[in-house]
Amino acid sequence: MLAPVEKPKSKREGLRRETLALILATAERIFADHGFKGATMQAIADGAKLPKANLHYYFPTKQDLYRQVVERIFNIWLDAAESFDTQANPEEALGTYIRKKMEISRSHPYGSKVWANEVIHGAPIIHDYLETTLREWTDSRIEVIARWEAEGLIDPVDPRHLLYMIWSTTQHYADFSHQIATLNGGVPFNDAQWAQATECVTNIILKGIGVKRDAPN
Amino acid sequence: MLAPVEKPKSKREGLRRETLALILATAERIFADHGFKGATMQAIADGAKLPKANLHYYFPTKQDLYRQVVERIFNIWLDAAESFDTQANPEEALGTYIRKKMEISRSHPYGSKVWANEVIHGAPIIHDYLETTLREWTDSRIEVIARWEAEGLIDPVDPRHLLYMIWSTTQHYADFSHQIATLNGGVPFNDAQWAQATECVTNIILKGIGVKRDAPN
DNA sequence: CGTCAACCTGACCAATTGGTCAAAAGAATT
DNA sequence: AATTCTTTTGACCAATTGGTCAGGTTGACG
Repeated sequence: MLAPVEKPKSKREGLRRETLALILATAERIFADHGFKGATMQAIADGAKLPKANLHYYFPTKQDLYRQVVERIFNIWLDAAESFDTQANPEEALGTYIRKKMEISRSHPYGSKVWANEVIHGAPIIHDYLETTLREWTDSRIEVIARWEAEGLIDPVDPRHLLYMIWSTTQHYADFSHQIATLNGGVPFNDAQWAQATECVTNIILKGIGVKRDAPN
Repeated sequence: MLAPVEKPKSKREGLRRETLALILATAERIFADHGFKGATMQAIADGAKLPKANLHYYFPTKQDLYRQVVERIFNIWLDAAESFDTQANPEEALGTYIRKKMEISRSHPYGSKVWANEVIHGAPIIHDYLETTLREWTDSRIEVIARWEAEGLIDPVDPRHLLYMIWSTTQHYADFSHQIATLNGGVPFNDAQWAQATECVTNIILKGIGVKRDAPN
């Protein structure tokens, strides 16, 4: 799903990619902190240390830039669910998925926030994504979960709500990081706390749907 | 916590309250749909069918209006947790809390979205609330949960993460309602679906923390 | 009824901001 | 070296928007 990285063919090509990456990374942060309307092209330009007109050379409109930022986190999330296909038993498949989503919440907090923002406001820009890609993706995972249920590997649950719970719980650590940090004495989670959060979330959810686990507890 | 409703003393007083309520309700919707910066005083005025200057009579600045909107949902949430104090056993206390939070997600989706938006952006306006009220509230509930754990009524879990899971899961149905509706054939949940979601969420969480339940399953 | 305070409103303004453009600078190619 | 294409950039503009204000209207109250 994610485009593989290829070697640049020239100095120009290499610079172009660096600039694009720089703009996208900066825009992600600014959009996350201020929302679509609150983020200004000038602020993104300043953050990337580029003249504003240069941004418009690479991304004709603010919406173009925004859309690419949103698409990126979306594709990262889709890829995180490959364990659904490669792992046969629900403990491994779901556990791996949840852990990976927690990792992404830590490594891509800005992207997650931009996505949340977009959906909260009714997904005006990426509405089509929800109706096509996300719907297909979700349907196929639901089938897998339903199969586990039919095989008695997990308790009866509506797969939809299980997915929502995984999404909301994992993304909460990115989207509400400020609230969580405040309740953590004003500092963000450290390595150990992230590990503990991941374990705790995984445990409660897996136990909550009655997954038959290899290691008891 | 929520101010009790009192009778208006005069026609003026009554009109004043109606207008305030109308503005707040409209503002809540507009802020939810467009974010703080994206919402315009003009749009709120139009939504409430009032001239813009009239808004500024009741709320001197956009930020004043916004703050009141955010404070309202916050207080509604705080109140929803009274079951922590009135119910002795975790099944009733947590179950009631989760169900109440799901109800609020349905009845106050706009407020929830405004709050989410605010926190995602680093809580620039209501930062003080997080550090004072929310922190105290959270600490007191954590104590209760820790006591249940010590008494063996629930499995060992970090109370903090349990609260985060409850918050994120329940609020997800409000904040991401657009995504959920899209995956629901393009239509919002009906009564039965809300009931099912509530039951499903409650079940998974309570089972996930090993609550000893009266009625099995 | 008369007075006063609360309330309402159209017109206006200063500041911000997405986007444009023409011209300059730099890389690639012949 | 000359030519062509890509990239960079400062200056600029039209549109939006939060907030103001002076003057009008309405309800409360003696």
